[in-house]
Amino acid sequence: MTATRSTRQRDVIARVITEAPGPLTVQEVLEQARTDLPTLGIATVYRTLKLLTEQHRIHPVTLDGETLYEASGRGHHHHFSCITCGRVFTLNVCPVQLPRGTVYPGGFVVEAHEVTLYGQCPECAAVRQAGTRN
Amino acid sequence: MTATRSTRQRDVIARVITEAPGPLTVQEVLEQARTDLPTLGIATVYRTLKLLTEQHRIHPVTLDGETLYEASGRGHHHHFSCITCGRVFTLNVCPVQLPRGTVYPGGFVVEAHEVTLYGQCPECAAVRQAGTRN
DNA sequence: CTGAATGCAAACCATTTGCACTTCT
DNA sequence: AGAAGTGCAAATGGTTTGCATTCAG
Repeated sequence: MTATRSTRQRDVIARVITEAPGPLTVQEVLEQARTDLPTLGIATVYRTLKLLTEQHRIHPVTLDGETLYEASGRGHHHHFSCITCGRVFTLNVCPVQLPRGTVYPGGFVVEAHEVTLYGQCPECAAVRQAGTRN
Repeated sequence: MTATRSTRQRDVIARVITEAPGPLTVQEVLEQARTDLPTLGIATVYRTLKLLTEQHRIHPVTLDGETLYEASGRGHHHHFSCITCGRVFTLNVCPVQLPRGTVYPGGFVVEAHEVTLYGQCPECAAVRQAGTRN
């Protein structure tokens, strides 16, 4: 009875997010999608992000107050935020050893965890390196 | 030349945050501070939060899109967000073994990390337990 | 065809800012 | 006294919603 149609804007938005190497901001999604659909409206982007999220095809990632979106199904991973250039990367490593169900002092039952690493991304680390001294 | 005065509203706001067991939302700070200062305006809360942050006496914590504030100087710790009641707790344990300077594959130089654990807080875990079966 | 989806503009809402009044020092 | 701080209301800016039009099935 319901519906949910396949449209050019939804396809483009989903593709942009799927092909991105890391999570994107709403603006980045809009800009990149407009490469293919110049008339795309921001409202459609928001509505589609909500739709895709409900369908579990993407999911939001909050980083320093910014809400980014990334495709689901990429397995367990975390994010690296460069404190110099501000870009966010996806890291397929997990520095946490926490079996689901671990109970922490006080009785906190852990079911999931999220880790964000901060530091210099490869590029910024290289620049800093180049600037020798210090 | 400059100034930065000590005022009743600043003292109350700082105390509310300092005495809180975990990070608070702007609204929680406002509500709790109004217990002592009924006429306190929300604008003053925002201005004071910014001021205290610049003075490094408190700092923002972003959790699921919400910005909370907590007192600084509590040492290395992380947060636990109850997926049932939504409350945020402070945990003085660190499940991560990451010396500053650790370099991850690809050349990511880690300088800091943030961990958020999700699950059942003691209270909610107890309720769930009480509901036996399942 | 016919309802779902889109784009635009208006509406919302959390946060910020302008300004006259109040309060520190 | 005089500058800094406060409260209120207006201004912002990101996100959501109403509605007429367009489009998928």
